[in-house]
Amino acid sequence: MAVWLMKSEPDEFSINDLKHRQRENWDGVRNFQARNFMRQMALGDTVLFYHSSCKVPAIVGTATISKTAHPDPSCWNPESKYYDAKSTLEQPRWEQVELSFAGKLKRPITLTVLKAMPELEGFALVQKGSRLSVMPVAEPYWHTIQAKMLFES
DNA sequence: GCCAACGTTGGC
DNA sequence: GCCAACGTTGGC
Repeated sequence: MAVWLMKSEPDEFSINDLKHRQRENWDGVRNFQARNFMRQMALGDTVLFYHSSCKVPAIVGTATISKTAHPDPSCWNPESKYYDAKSTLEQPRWEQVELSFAGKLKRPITLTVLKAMPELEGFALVQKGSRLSVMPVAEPYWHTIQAKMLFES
């Protein structure tokens, strides 16, 4: 089972939104590297839910992959802010996965804390200039992060 | 295929 | 709100 990290701006879609809705299609990814990672996701994979572009950037919860990569319909919708004129029905270009809520952390693991952990050196999230919104979490990093996680009951 | 210009991300 | 870093686009 693989582990991934996905970023979301809490103003747009937060861990609480996912908790309330239980399932959500992760649409709007418009970066090829991020898309390619989504294509590698398998059913049941774990996702670390990360809040970005906010006061306290942090890992705030977990989800599981409940549907593997399939075309993201927002790329065909001219009304959508994610519309992509280069996407066609034959070649959608963009894909989404479906996430299912797994848990919310009692205490978010902040980016500041993550950066201070020497075991995470090399992890894309804490690397300077890294802007990837979807990234794999290699086993040793997952192990380290998992040890810090405490879930709400 | 190079690379300058532009747009976006996201921490601070 | 600033700006560094990065990705994408498009002219050549």
